[in-house]
Amino acid sequence: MPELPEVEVVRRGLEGHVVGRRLQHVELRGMRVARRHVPGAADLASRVEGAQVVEARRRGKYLWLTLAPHEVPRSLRQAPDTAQAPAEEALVIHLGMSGQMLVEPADAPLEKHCHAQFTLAEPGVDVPGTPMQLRFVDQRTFGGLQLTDMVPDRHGPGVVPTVVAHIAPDPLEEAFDEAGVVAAVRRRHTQIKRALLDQTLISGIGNIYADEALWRARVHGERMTDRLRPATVRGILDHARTVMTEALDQGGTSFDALYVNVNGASGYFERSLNAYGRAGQPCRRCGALMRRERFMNRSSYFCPRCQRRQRR
DNA sequence: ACGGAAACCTGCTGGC
DNA sequence: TGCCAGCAGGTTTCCG
Repeated sequence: MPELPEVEVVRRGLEGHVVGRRLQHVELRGMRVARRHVPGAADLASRVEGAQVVEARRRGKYLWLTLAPHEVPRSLRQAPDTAQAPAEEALVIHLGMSGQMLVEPADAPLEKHCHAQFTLAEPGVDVPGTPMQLRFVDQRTFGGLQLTDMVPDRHGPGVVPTVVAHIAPDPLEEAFDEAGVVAAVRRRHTQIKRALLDQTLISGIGNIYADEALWRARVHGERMTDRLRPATVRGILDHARTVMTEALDQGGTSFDALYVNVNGASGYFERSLNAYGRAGQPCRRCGALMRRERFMNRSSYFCPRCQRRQRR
């Protein structure tokens, strides 16, 4: 599942293969891919078409391509009388649970669950003379695309897409204020794993890395935030950052290819997981059998000996 | 403010 | 062999 490290691998791939190029032709398939883009799929396609990609950015699990202002044909303008310079826009991408961004030859066989195709204008870093395409492939269609304006970032300098503004910075960002997050977590009265998964408190962490961070910190996910010491919360956040950085280092080995793939957790890093998916296997620290329990309509994996529900 | 659950999806697996 | 339930889970939304 794409959590922060997997999304960052995709971002780096886009940075290498898509930034600086124009999205020459856009084709969207099906109703769901642009369902969050309120003006509709046709609006998104027509406004993205011809735009040059300026940069590939990310916050938490959200990914976006900032687009240079470009001339939209008069017939497609929503407000043809507006004279001011067009504002910067971003194509926001969320991979959901199964989304992928692929860069491949335009004539490559269409994937079964390909929902969007962006033909890239030359020049590019790929095979000269071969038209290339950026594709959004998503089996479970929880992911999607939308085109939005930028608003000032509440958490630092610069701007973020409107639809990303409600998300907190992630632990790998400059804008991440660890002391502030520790305080915010402890002001809550909720279980620590819930807090870790709350993207408005701290972004980028999903079920897998939440379990990994808690295992490393030896804290049970059901412990209450307002009963944890500041140093304990800080430790959990530090572990979250290091485990995601390690996963990124391993997932990052593959983005050299034209594939901009999402296989960090399911591929390279899987063998490094200490908690997630290890029910019934011995804890790598103490040997006790790892447990799986239902939590928030999903699974939680933990060591019943290292991670006690309450402190003794 | 918080908790719980449903809804959105497809593919795979295990039980009968 | 086939069918069905269950599971995977990020995010939003609604309700209590």
